Amino acid sequence: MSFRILLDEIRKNLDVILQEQKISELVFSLEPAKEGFGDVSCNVAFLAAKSLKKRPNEIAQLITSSYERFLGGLVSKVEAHPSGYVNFYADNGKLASLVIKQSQQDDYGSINIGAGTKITLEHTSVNPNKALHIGHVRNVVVGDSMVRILRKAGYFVQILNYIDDSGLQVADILLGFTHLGFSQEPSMGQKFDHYCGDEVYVKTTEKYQSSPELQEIRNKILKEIEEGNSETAKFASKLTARVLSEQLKTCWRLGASYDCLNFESEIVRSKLWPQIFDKLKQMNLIKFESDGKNKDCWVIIADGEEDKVLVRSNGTATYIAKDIPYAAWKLGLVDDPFYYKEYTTQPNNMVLHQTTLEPNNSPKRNYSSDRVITVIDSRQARLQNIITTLMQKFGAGKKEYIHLSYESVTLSSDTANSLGLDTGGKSAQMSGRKGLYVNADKILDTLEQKTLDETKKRNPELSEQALHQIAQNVAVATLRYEMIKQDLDKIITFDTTKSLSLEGDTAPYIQYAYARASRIIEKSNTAPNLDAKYDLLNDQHELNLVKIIGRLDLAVQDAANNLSPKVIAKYCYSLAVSFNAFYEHVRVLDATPDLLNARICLVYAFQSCLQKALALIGIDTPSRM
RNA sequence: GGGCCGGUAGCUCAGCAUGGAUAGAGUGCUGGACUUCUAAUCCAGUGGUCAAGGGAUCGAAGCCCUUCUGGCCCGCCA
Repeated sequence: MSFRILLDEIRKNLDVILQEQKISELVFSLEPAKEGFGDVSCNVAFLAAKSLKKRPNEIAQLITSSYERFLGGLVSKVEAHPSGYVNFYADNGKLASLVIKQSQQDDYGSINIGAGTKITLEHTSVNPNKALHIGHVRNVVVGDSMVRILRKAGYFVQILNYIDDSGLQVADILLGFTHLGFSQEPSMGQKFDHYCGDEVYVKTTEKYQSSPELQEIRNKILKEIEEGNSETAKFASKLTARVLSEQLKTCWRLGASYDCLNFESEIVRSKLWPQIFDKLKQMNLIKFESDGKNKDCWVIIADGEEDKVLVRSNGTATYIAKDIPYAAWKLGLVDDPFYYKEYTTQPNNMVLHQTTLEPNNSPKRNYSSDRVITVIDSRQARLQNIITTLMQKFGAGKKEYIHLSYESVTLSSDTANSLGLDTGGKSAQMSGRKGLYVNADKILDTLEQKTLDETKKRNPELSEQALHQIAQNVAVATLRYEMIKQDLDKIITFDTTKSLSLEGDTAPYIQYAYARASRIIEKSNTAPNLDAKYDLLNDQHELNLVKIIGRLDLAVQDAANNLSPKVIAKYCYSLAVSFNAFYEHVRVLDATPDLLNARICLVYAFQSCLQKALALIGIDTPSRM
């Protein structure tokens, strides 16, 4: 919040000056300065150069001298840099006082750009026939982090998880159980989702090669699942429910949670589709082909894209006919056919609901909104584009359907090698079908063991339970951070050794800074007095730390506006870097009483800021590690 | 063939939306700092024709165009 107050003060005063100079229409930028150029930089002189026909530096000097009269607030000095920038220097004592006091408030870093706007966000949506692999983890972590960030930015976000329980992949494992004799019970200790994915699914799809006739059986199974009511359909729903409950354990372990589960089988049976089909016809958004390669099909008219078949010439609907009703339902464009019931209470104590078609007396719930965000792999961009365009027309432009796309996770050649695939030095796409993937639970287990050893070494006096708690925290944090620290459009090449490092730009590095701060506070044995002599904090490391703490809400705003969770990861990292530099160069506990108090206050501010920032990407802050 | 995305230090990536100051991190390598608030750390050094070319601009890693290159997508499968 606090850096923003500084920015606002400067902007207000600059506006006055620009008005006097008759150049008030300029849209200038005012940003936290690069190190060595004061605290806030303004580019207004560059922009004004043209209309005033003067060199940027001259204008900067003009502005600087007119600004003199405004000094004495949060700004103590203004400078015209030879380059043309106007650089502002904050009154460090005032800024520190402001930042440190505000950082102690619960809502520190909140910024109400959402103003309560409703958002429906879908993420995870893993087919319920296998366990989560590292690629799914990216989806979960991106989605969950985005939810936390958007909520911090003042949006009212509801989280959906779409369960494709009537797809081909479910038919595959069903066939494995019914026709290939796979036991319904995994071997001792094996999670059911791991069993279905690692053994039943892989081995069943393998069989299609040698016994192609199985595919016909699968198609029959698929049809029965979609129609419902048969023994096959009942078995399928029992099976998927069991896989789902195991998958959710992994998601919760990662720190994610949801508001409602949507089942594809229910969308299919809800009769939403005929309703929408009619509307689409009325609105002329689809057409019936009487000629050409799509003869006798209903197709979606997509601008600049190939037409997409929606209803086959035999009258059956394609898979998009499942996605469209769901998208329309999320946007509230159709009457809600569902009832709701509690699925379970999640580890964070939030109730998870699910849709049901069976009437009940539970209150109706509303998960739709005018803005829908769907987190899906970039490989589905084409399809998502078609749906986006369609929904825009369907919703008369008042609704927003956003595909939050992210690049896939591939395996490094070493990691692929360790799974038995020679890629000739190249990275490899994961494949559930081929069993070529890194399982999420297993990677967390590995990380947990690694961090447990590390923590034990450093804290031999801690109890086993405490050590495990810390190890769990750090393991989840490490994986989440790896999945989020780079931009969504960058492919993550996962390597079981390199990606699990605990040093450098990693979650443990950041968490470690927090633990160090905890020890200072623990050993100081004094409660901080927030009416401190903040003028005493004049070491460069102290000042840098204050300033970065003051920027949390700017990071939240950036991340929320750009749907970019990475922004928060970068912010957390630079916060930790700044604290570690402070820690190495400034002694807290040896300071004289007034300085000690001021520094302790700063350490407190750092902790509460980092804790709030890390929470936005689902990372905990153990006080020891 | 069409569409989408990437190409910045040996490697992995920030910076690009909104052009402006010395292009930054991590990692690697070299050297240094633990009787000190936890060395999962810090400090110093090393390392870059920002893929190439052109254009608009006083000014381009960033904007426009072209080319090269890597990945993904393009079924009456889901």
